[in-house]
Amino acid sequence: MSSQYTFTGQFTFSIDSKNRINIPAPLRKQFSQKDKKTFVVTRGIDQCAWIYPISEWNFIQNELTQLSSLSKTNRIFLRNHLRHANILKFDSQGRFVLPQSLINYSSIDKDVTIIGVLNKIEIWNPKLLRKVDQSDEIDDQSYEELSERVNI
Amino acid sequence: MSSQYTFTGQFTFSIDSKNRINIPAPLRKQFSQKDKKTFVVTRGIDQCAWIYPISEWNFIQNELTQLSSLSKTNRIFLRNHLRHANILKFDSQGRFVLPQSLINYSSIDKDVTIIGVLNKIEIWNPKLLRKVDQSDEIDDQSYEELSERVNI
DNA sequence: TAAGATAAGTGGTTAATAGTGGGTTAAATT
DNA sequence: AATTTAACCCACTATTAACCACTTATCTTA
Repeated sequence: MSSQYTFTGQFTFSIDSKNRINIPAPLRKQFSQKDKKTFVVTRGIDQCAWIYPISEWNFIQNELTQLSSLSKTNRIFLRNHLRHANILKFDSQGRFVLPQSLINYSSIDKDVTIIGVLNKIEIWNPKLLRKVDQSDEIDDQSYEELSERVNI
Repeated sequence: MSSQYTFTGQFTFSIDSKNRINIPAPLRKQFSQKDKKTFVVTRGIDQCAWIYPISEWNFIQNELTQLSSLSKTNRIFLRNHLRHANILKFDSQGRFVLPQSLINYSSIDKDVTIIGVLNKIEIWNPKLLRKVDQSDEIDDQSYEELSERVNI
């Protein structure tokens, strides 16, 4: 199933003394009526925070309900994915407060870089993003593999 | 069947001198009218306590009746799950008293970490959770297997 | 191109709620 | 009947969320 959201672009904002971050207007505007400014912030797989509009998250969550807690792997997986997920809304100015645990996890101190990645938004420490950008080059072989699955 | 409950997030509270624990407001708010602040606390499979809203518990109980007691595994499993189940309510401040047996089982002394895991809530000793978090890494093989069942 | 108007980003204050602690009464147990 | 235990109520404090205000940027229109 493909998403209704197609976030793109990069923005650098600051986080204020109350840990509030502004969602860039171009991204914010995409939020549909039914999602009512509601979204989930959680740990990204890399050292950043991920934001999913609530309807996107519900889709993911629905997949997760299939997993039985009798399996140990499932329990660990569920726990570690769900406990870092915070359901939030942005305020009338379009901001939200980033939970302390995620500030720590993604090493954010003053400035944040916000990037749109299709169905999710990523929150980065600008320095870290730059570092990852340099070290995580995709090699030719991987591009070859990708080309068989995605046609761009 | 998927649950109406989608608990997520992590909270660290303290347990008071009367063994009362506060259910975090974001989780508490989800309790439906018909469940009337009623839930079941029982032993988790890991070293923690599990909380199910009563309607969830009823559903699980129904599943359990499917298991024949001719199987030894089933007998042990049923016994250990059912005998530690306590039906409780939270008070007007949103707290409940955690039975002594579960305090012992999950080695809780002063602080507790409460996490939402979809249809249940887990109560942990923060230190233990941290330990489990580190030691129970999911290996690549398991991730591969998971990837065939869940698409996130 | 300049001026006005609108929107976007940032900062702070106030009001409401959540978490915590303790005390009092009712119930239960011995 | 006395002691313990559990339910209920009240109160304080800290945190959070809603509200208001200002500055900067962008867009529009004369």
